[in-house]
Amino acid sequence: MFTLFTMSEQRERILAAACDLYLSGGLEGFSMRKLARSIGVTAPALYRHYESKEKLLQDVMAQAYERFAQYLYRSLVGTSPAERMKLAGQGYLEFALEHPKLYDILFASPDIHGIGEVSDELEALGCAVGQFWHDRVRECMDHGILREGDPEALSMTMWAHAHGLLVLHRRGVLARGGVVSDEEFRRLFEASGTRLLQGLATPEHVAELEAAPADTNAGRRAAMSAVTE
Amino acid sequence: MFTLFTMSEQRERILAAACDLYLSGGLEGFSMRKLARSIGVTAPALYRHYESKEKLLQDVMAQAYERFAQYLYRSLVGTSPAERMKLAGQGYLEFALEHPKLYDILFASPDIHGIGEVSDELEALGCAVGQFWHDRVRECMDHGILREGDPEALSMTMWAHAHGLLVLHRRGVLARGGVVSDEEFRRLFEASGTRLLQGLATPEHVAELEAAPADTNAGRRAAMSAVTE
DNA sequence: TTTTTTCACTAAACGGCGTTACCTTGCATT
DNA sequence: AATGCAAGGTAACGCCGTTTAGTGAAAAAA
Repeated sequence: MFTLFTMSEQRERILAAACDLYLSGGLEGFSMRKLARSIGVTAPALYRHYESKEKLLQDVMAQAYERFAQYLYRSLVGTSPAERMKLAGQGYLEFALEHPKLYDILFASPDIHGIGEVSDELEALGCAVGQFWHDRVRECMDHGILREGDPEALSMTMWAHAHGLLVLHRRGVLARGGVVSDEEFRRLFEASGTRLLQGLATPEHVAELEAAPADTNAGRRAAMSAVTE
Repeated sequence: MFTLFTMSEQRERILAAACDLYLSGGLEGFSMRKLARSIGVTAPALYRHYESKEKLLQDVMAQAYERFAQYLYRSLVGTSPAERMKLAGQGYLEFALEHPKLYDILFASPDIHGIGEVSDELEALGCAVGQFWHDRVRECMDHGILREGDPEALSMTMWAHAHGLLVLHRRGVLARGGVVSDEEFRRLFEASGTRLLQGLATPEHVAELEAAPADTNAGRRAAMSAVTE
């Protein structure tokens, strides 16, 4: 009649199903009852393993952070600070475009997605992303690619710029008239990044930026993907 | 932007109460039943005047845009393109800090706040904000304050940067350890804006930026507030 | 082996939600 | 006075998150 699972097994199954459900239906289509149905139990059974819908969604967010981090860490295969920085930016963009729902939940305002307060664990994960940018920036400074300054402040500026672009893109505010395709947005994202770097990079590197065409991205992306395999 | 039909008085009362309810309780605490109670009718009565909760929230968003636009338009009292740009940035920041709930709803991802698709009217309001930045940027280019380039692309870069900073602030990601107060964030916002402008402004104006201390902001804000009164 | 305890689960229910169907009321027009 | 219509109320439907109380299998204790 019943299939019983150990505590931890079932908790994992619930979380996995919750991620699937969120990805397929968004926050709108997410309910404890649907989730329970999808794994063949009744809704109250979920509460043996998860205190509330909120805690469950927090774990979905944490899962999203993990995937996000993977995209970022791939950039560490770059062989120079400048390349690692560039790959990190591309990884950031790729994650946001390939997993828009995951990206959304990571940055949604707490008031809006039902998660009242961001838990300490989640805040720490957010800070880890900040630290990652911080590291990329610092090593670029150390190698004379970025001008000297507070790496933390600078990485914040760059992160804000990247995130803001993505929000404007998803919000449909870019392109006064029609829609911006993801491919157009990729170009736009890189162009805006270059523009930003013009004020942050050292003069020598700015010259290098201006000389570089939007060249071997395909090859670089292939190299990054190979790492994950 | 324009309302084709004159709204019935009751429709206006509903919208006003909806704004109050959203401001006091956020999206979480917003329900048609509470809203109805707050104006002394039953929930189904609301549907005589509003087709759905979604349409109602869209009107709340439009209202938020109107307030947002006020904050931006105040900057037009500035007597030079550079001052108008600076005041616009300050107005943007002030709106977001003084009305965080309104700011949230303007940029929340559609998937998340129950409003399935952004209506044409709302998208137009968003584009109007974009146009406002576009105008500020173009006149700064015309006056040799910003380097020549595509004003639209540049204004997008600046808007994205501003919005991204605000998200990171509200998300609690800034400041590895503790909390960043609004006052600290104001300084941080301006500093990051200056950093961004270093790559966008003409060399002469960059020198001016670097020379300028974070001076008479209080006086300038007072001048802006006086306009609205 | 028998009894007790544990525990993942179910069924039923509570209060709330958005929304619809149907009915009442009062006012304006004919 | 009769009619039509707009605005409101009541009751209900099918969701929702969550709680309470019971059920039965397995594990632990006797």
